[in-house]
Amino acid sequence: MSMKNYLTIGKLAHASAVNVETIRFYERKGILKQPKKQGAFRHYPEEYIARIRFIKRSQELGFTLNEAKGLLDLKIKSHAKCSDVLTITEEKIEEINQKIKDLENMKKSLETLALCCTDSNQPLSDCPILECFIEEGDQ
Amino acid sequence: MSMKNYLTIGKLAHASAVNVETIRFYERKGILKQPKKQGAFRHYPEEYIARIRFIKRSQELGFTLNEAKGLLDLKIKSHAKCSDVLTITEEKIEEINQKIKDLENMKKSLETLALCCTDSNQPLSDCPILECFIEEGDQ
DNA sequence: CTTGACTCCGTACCATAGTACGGAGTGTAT
DNA sequence: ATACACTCCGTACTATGGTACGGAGTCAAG
Repeated sequence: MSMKNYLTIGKLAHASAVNVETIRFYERKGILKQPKKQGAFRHYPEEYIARIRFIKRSQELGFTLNEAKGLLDLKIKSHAKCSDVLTITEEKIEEINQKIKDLENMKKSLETLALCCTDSNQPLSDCPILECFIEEGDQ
Repeated sequence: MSMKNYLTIGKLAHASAVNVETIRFYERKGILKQPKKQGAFRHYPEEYIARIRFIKRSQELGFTLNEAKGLLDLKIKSHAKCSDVLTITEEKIEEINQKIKDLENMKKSLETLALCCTDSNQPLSDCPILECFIEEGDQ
């Protein structure tokens, strides 16, 4: 057997830049598999660092924890094909496109609202901007 | 006194297209002011329909409930100036710009990942796409 | 062999935005 | 006058992604 460096939860947390509680949370949620214990304490092989970074990276890319788990499962143990991962990734790109569209609509609405307000010192009672919130612009 | 039409919570919920529980929730949170009661039941003047629509509209525009409350408070009772509302709106536009930027970064990363994967039938063990999740591309 | 740091576990709590439930009270229409 | 719908309230639960806490156990160094 190899002389792998095993990590305690604290070392793992530090190495992968998350909180100890976060790791325990991921295990409770089934996002991370509980490692074998040496005695009473969890002992993690070093690849757990990469797994946690993988999860964090997935989150940065807009995946939820459950989606990250799905990707990680594919990666670790699946006989899935590369195309499966590609499909998920492309779906995610589509979602992101939709989110961007939504945000751009919001932005346009807000800019229209901002334009409403021409004399910025008039009292609020005469301010048209808030009136614009009342249904106009719905879609 | 005017012959206003007062609404029960159920009618108000229906008229403003939210759940009864949502109205009670807003009142508990202080987002909506509790109306006077006639007997045991809440009786809402009709302007509450507009208030709830205002809140919903604000949410559509990317404001949180608390931000919506802030705007509603301004609208209802403040001596604030139009420019105050304009400032909040412009801050929100900036936030939206940032979110769009983030999403476009995510999208670019994912598209790069997707490009990684040239032969979509190779087994996952050889799939480069998942490897790309491992830190490369961080920022 | 004791102290201090770390780990164990369950549970509670945070924010956000609600939904669901159940027993009791009320209001109104027939 | 009684049935039925609606409302009351508090509390618990949903999802998402964690953080915090407290008492007990463990491990390693001095």
